[in-house]
Amino acid sequence: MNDVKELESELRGEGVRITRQRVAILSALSDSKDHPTAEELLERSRDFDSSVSLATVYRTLSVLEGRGAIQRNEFEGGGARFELSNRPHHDHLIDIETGKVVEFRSDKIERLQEEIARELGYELVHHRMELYGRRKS
Amino acid sequence: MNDVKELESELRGEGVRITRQRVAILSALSDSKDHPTAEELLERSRDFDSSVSLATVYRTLSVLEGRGAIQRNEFEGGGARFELSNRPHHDHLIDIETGKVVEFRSDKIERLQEEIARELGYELVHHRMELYGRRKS
DNA sequence: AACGTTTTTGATAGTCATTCTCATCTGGCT
DNA sequence: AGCCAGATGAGAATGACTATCAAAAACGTT
Repeated sequence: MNDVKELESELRGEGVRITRQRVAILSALSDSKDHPTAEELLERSRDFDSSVSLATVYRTLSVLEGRGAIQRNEFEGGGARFELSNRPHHDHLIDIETGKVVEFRSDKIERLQEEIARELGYELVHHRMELYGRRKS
Repeated sequence: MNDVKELESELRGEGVRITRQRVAILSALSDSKDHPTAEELLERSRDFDSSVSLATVYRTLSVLEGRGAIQRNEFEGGGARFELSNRPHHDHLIDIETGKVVEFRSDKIERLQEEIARELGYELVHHRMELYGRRKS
């Protein structure tokens, strides 16, 4: 993936060391079109470098989150799920029957959130919004 | 508190046994104007019945949540926080510096959420929305 | 009020996701 | 090629929560 090379040099420029394991994890993230858990990323990273350990997956995810390179999602039930944040911001709708995650985006809601925070005397730093629904037949 | 008596009979009507411990936990919840954790509720419940254990707090909270009597909030960092759901629905803004929780309500956002779910082919069951902000000076 | 069934309880062990520890290894500057 | 701060793997530790189980307590029935 091209994403990976870009991310690598971006991170390297910020003084982050690029190790075999980190490349493997970035590659796994880049290849993922869903929202994998740490455990799933471990599996997928090992296709690129079989030496990757779970501890390193967690550590790398923390580094990446700190740099704003990925987004951590904590949906209801189960562990955190991750995705690269190189695509436009979006929120999630989770199918409560299958667990499927659908991405969506609403500028109206984004604007309303800013507005609400402002009215309450706060500067909005980030937000979390998840819809939980059941597929209509 | 009067809330407690009402909740008691409501729950009793649904076949839920009213024990000393459950009364203590309901009382603690009713007295709380903030969003206590299970641990905090244990402390506060013990003012009403010193025999309450942590296991019972968790069990009772599950029962109450199942009956729709309380709402469980999973804000970022730390454990779940609870509140009686006998007041109108609202969402939360969390001060990222102090942890203070501010409640707010936006009918516009509620409506937009319904609409988004519908457009995606889902029936909205519930949602989660938290704003994280910094107090404006 | 006492009985009997069924649920609840306290104490504690277990689970699960995540973080920490530490001896060893390695990326990237020189 | 050599150095060394930072990264790694393996596994122990943590923290929030859930399960287990024998003893205790609700509450409908007498």
